[in-house]
Amino acid sequence: MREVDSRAGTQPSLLYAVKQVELAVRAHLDDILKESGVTAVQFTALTVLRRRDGLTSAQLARNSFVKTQSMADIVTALENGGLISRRRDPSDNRRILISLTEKGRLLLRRYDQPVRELEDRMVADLTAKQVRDLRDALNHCRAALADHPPH
Amino acid sequence: MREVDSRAGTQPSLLYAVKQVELAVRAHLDDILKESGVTAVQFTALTVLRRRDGLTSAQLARNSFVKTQSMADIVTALENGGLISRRRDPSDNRRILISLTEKGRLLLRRYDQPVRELEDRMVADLTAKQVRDLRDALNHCRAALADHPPH
DNA sequence: CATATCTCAGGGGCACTGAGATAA
DNA sequence: CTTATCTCAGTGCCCCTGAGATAT
Repeated sequence: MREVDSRAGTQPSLLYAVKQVELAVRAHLDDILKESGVTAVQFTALTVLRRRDGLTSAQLARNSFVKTQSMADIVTALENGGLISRRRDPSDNRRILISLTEKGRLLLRRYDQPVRELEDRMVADLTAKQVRDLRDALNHCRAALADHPPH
Repeated sequence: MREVDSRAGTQPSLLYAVKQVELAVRAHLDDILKESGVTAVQFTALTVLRRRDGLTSAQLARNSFVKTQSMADIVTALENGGLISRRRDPSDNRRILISLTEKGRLLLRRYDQPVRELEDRMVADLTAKQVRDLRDALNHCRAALADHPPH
């Protein structure tokens, strides 16, 4: 009674495919960032801040589908490492705005090239159009899931 | 709070897009599996075993780009929950082959529908062809990264 | 009062490194 | 001897829940 599987021929789900690629990316990214002093998640937060300076920890959390308390850990680690700085929002005294420090920018710059090479390796088999379509599809997936958040 | 920012010259990387979608998926999956007794990662391992019965822990680990010690924790949890069973490989006494138990199969069956609905929601904006292309692209990405493993 | 942000406290999952036993 | 698998021990990150203080 072995290998008798009701799902013989069934495709692995798309959810699974996304997870697999992300796991592979994280493994490579951890390797690249090994001696950088930051983790893959922390690095990702820095790249978000490079594009959108002055975010709050809560905004970063929503952006990444995690709770604010979880993002607080990451932000604290980055601040302790001197990679970001925080200041009160003068127009809303609850909020603490986050910016990259020069040290944070330098770290990002140092790993720009290796990270880009990793991405190039990932899409080596794809045409430029396929890469564009992939990006568009992923963005649609993200938006669709954000529209119906869990809770 | 807008998600897209036109000011930075840099586009969010594909690596980032993958990560974002995976984070969104995991958040929804955690929600779906809340009262199931298994985590998203454990559930994913079960789906792999449904397609490929008799894998070892080490094979599962390589399949998921994690170390064997990391996968051992997950496998132990699944065994303690009675969702998988393990037996020595008669032809290689080092290996321990893993199979789903009836309880494991039942759990998978119970969450098939909600998980499929989540996937449908994720690709709601895409055409059937776009979904096929997305799956193909992701599979290529995974294969490309597996060809040059970190380490 | 209701909502939003931030913080503290505690816990669990899951990944890592390192080391060791056993078998092929 | 070298390699592969599995296990044990310890560690750290990240994400969670729950609760509370403060500001809007």
